[in-house]
Amino acid sequence: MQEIKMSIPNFDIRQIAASGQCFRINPHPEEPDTFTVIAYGRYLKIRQKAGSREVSFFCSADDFKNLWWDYFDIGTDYAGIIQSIDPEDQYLTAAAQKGSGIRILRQQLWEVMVSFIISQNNNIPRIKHCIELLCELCGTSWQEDGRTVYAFPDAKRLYLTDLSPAKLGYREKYIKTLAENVWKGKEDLSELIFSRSPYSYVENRLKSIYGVGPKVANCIMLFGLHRLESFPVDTWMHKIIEEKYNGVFPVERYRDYAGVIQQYIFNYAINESD
DNA sequence: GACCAGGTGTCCG
DNA sequence: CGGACACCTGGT
Repeated sequence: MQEIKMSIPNFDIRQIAASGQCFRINPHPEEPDTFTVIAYGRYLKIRQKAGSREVSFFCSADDFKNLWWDYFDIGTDYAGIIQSIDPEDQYLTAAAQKGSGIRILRQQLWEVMVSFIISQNNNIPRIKHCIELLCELCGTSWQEDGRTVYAFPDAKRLYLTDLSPAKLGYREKYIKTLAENVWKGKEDLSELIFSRSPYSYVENRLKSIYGVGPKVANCIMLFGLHRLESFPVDTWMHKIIEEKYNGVFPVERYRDYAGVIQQYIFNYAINESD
């Protein structure tokens, strides 16, 4: 455990935590400017003063190199993406300005699938609450900073545990079915991770899962498979496309990274709504 | 009590 | 294929 401090462009942990793509990055209960991250069964403390480029990672050098560097997508050039935005598009320009510290995290596919199935017809505070309840119910626990922390539970745990205390509502049966199929090998996630299959093939595979429709499938592709061309359209996006783009968004202009653009717009809508 | 929240399954034409 | 409608739960 050590402090690894570095300057990173287009990186703002507050924006990332509030962007709606992840549900388990939270302010540290005691330390200011500090957030906790739990992912891939690991815990990270990360510190960044508001508006600063200097970021401190509290972890081993190995974890930083092998896990967190990739997790936060530090190798991708977000400045280039922002520069490519149509300067005539005032709304998107403003959205990208406000969200210029957002990165599309490389989260664990399994966690993303479960989290975004829970997200349907739900609100973000309750989504986060449900996920924490799941982790406390049956996630592996260990001690960090004198507190108990919980990993995201794997398919076996979710299948074998009574999930009713997590208050998932009608989504519970979707999670149960998926957990059972993954645990019993009927649903092979590694095939999705390593495949370079065409976009529509992967999308159809995901949509064949009980409880996964077009919107959740696109979120899984963007946040769980890092398919940056994925462009999820939810109620927020739909409303903005209607109001600001006359019902048609120029996705093809940004086709290789439309998901990043989507995230700027979505983040702007939920956090800076005017 | 009605309505809403990062939608989807089901049914029906 | 497209449009209604119900749906757990917790908050306003």
